[in-house]
Amino acid sequence: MDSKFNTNPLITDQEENDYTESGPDSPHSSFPNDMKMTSMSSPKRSKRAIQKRVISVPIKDVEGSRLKGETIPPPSDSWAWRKYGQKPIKGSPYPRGYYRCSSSKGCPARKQIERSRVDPSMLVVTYSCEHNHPWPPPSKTHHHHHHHSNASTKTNTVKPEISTPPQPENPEPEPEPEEKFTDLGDDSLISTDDFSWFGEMETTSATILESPIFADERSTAGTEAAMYFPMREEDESLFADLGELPECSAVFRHHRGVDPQVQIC
DNA sequence: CGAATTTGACCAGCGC
DNA sequence: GCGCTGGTCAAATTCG
Repeated sequence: MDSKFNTNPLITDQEENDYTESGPDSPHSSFPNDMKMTSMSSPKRSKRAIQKRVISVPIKDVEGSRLKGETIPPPSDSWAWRKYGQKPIKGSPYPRGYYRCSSSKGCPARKQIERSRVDPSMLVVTYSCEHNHPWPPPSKTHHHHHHHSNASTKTNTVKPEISTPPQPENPEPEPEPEEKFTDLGDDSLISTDDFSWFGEMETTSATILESPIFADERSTAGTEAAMYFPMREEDESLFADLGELPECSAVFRHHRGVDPQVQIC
């Protein structure tokens, strides 16, 4: 199916100085003082900016729900993600799955997937990555998914709503991330700046919401719902801008002079 | 056998 | 000062 190019996922780039994020409690990446990770053990890097992108994807688009019924596989973005944790979020009947980029060993990219609070049929995927980090080429998909038995063997009571390996199927013909063009836009007119990889992901219909989740739970629901509506229109508006070249985003990977060979996150 | 996944526990930051 | 939530890691288990 060519529904991949049908729609272009809207992306809202959010640059955070630190991990600070808008939310009821501000999710900060807490690292064990043990230093297990020699990476960013520092309390907070003032230089590194964390980009956060929140995308809402109708589960409908995500095949698998019909098979698993409960387990919803995250949208396939050509990258490999390894689930490293899951926790229930207060105010949400559904847990949040934490995925880490397994395409590369040093990939700081993270992915959070949770079901929409107001629309259980909506998957909220949050991508987080540093501002200047080389992204590994889209994993060729090492998972050969073949529709396994839908029988929920383990499932019984509290089964994870979201827990499934990245979609192995690559609906898209692979945009060829390694081969970047000489230079389309030097300054990039779009936010594809560093998040060009986002363009790679071809979600049938994805709605990008701002991170602001607010503090009030019930209030959140109302606000969120409200955002969906207005956002819808905005999406179209934006589409008009770059909607003409949906795949363009994927091709827009321009090297800011950092690493022409690797993509920059 | 290897890899990926799962669950629990710990830690950190913020709020009150 | 304590409690809460969110986030991550570690280990164990399971699947392929």
